[in-house]
Amino acid sequence: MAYMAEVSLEAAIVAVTDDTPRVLTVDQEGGPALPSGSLGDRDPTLELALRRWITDQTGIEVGYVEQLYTFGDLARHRLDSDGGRRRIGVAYLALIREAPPQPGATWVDWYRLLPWEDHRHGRPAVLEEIAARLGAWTGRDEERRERAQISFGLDGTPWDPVRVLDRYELLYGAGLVRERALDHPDERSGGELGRHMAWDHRRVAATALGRLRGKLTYRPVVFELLAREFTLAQLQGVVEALLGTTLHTQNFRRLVSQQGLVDDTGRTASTGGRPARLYRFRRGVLLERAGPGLWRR
Amino acid sequence: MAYMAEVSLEAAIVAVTDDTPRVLTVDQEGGPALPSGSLGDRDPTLELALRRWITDQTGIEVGYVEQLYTFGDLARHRLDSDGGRRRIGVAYLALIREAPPQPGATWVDWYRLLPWEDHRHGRPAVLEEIAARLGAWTGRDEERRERAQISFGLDGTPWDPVRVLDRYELLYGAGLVRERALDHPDERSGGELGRHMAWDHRRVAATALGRLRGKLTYRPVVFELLAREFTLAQLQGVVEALLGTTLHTQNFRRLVSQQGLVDDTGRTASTGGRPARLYRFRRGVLLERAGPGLWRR
DNA sequence: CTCTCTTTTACTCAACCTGAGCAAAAGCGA
DNA sequence: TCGCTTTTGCTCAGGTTGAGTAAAAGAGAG
Repeated sequence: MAYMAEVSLEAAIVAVTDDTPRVLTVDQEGGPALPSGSLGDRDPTLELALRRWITDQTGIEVGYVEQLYTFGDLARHRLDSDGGRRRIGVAYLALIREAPPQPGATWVDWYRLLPWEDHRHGRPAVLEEIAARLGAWTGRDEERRERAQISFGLDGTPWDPVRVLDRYELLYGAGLVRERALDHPDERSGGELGRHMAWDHRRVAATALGRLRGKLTYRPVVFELLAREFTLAQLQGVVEALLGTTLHTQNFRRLVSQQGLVDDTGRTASTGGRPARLYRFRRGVLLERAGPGLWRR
Repeated sequence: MAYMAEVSLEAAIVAVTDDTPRVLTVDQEGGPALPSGSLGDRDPTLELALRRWITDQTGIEVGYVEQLYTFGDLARHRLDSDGGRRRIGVAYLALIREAPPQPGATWVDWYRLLPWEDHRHGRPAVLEEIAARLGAWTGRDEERRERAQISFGLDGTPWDPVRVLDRYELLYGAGLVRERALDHPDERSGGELGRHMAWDHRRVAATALGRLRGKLTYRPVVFELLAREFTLAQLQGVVEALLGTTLHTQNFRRLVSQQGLVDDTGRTASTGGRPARLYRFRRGVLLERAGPGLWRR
């Protein structure tokens, strides 16, 4: 009845600087990996264990932390060294305000990993290639066609920023994206889409992005990524960076002020145009509102 | 670096019959428990492992399955027998259409576990007691007061069906609800709210209910709980049962038909009044829509 | 010192969605 | 045939959303 397994905690540690969302990675054979650590016998909770080793390893004190998913697929998680045993990974999303340089670790642009997700400057060019290669995989399979259409917003179907995982899974299923260096040895067939990572870590990164985008609609989490004081343009910039789309500025600020998410500090910052007011997050809302999000699907 | 732990898979298996949502429990010292099983070395994925042991143990083939959360608090999960080691539980929500009688297991009304959650017949009476006892715990702590107010919809604040876990955590923090038989030995102070369960399983049940209620807003999961053919009233009944609130009938059916969630079978069922059309779930929508939910917050 | 550029901010308006209610339709049993 | 119940269709006011026009406020060029 009792089943023992190797359990590790993996973290997608995210920061947004210069309107670029970045994930912390460490080098590993098989490609860049998410930092991971293990539970200690004395850690009272999983989350505290996570915070502990993140601080130990990087010196970073993470702010917001959220459990994402627990992975344990044999195919993706088997320890090659140890034929039978399974590795179980509890994945977390962690948000921090700045991306301090890390010796031995690299901040990777999230959209280097998932280049088809950034639509801030129009539909990215990769999507043409993806559509074509997916078309080949689809054939005359009606269900595949529909899945591709919905996930990637083909043929006039709207693009849904939240469906990150759908898209990743589809690409993986179609063999357009690889996990671990070992998959798809016949790589010549078209070049790699985005940068792969070790293990199934790119999938974890995709899960994290989707979750974060979704959360943005109903919880004020962006503030965990911003400095204490910020202009509305900065706020919008971070939201757009995560969402991978642009928002209508006037409506965005209407939303923010209606929701009462921020307090005016009275001060201003100069920005090259009309100086912008500086705001501060109103802590109160954390408790108050059911769902003060910053965009609607 | 490698940390071995005992990993188990726990399931909140849910069915709705006669507009009553029920959870399958097994008897255990410490109270009723959610059924749980363990991974096998050969199970390709965690979800398949879950399905396997559910079928082995109960004969049930579950339909919809969703991972909820991974629990591993030392305080709540320590194996008393084995001082140090930690038990890690990966909890799942599983939906099935009927609640077949189970030898050695019991279907418990979800609202026996969480009686304050059912508002279909007006605000339940327990809430008076809860408000009073929470008031005592609150004292003049402003933050506690606000948390209680928001979570339980006190003083005119609206009741949010989704905040199940908030409410449970608050009650737990205030000592009004117990986990495991051991907690709160001075139980005379006011009687127990709802029925407790073994381990932290009532918390898992609360997590499951909250997640399910939330999911209802943006994914057509109810159909996993309904017979293949149903009337709109039955559909509404199940949604209301899960939500613990009543809905405006005319608007509910407007929503359902606008979303194109169902197909008319042409047949009708007699119901004591005007006969109702029988509908069937339109499989297509599973792929199509970004978010066809059945209520809005 | 004035003009132009950029960014921030204020306001407007049509289209749509939501919550609530009125009322008719269709069987059933007295 | 009448009254009861449930199902179904429709309306309407109020609010929200998406999109646009335009003014305000500094910075820098000339």
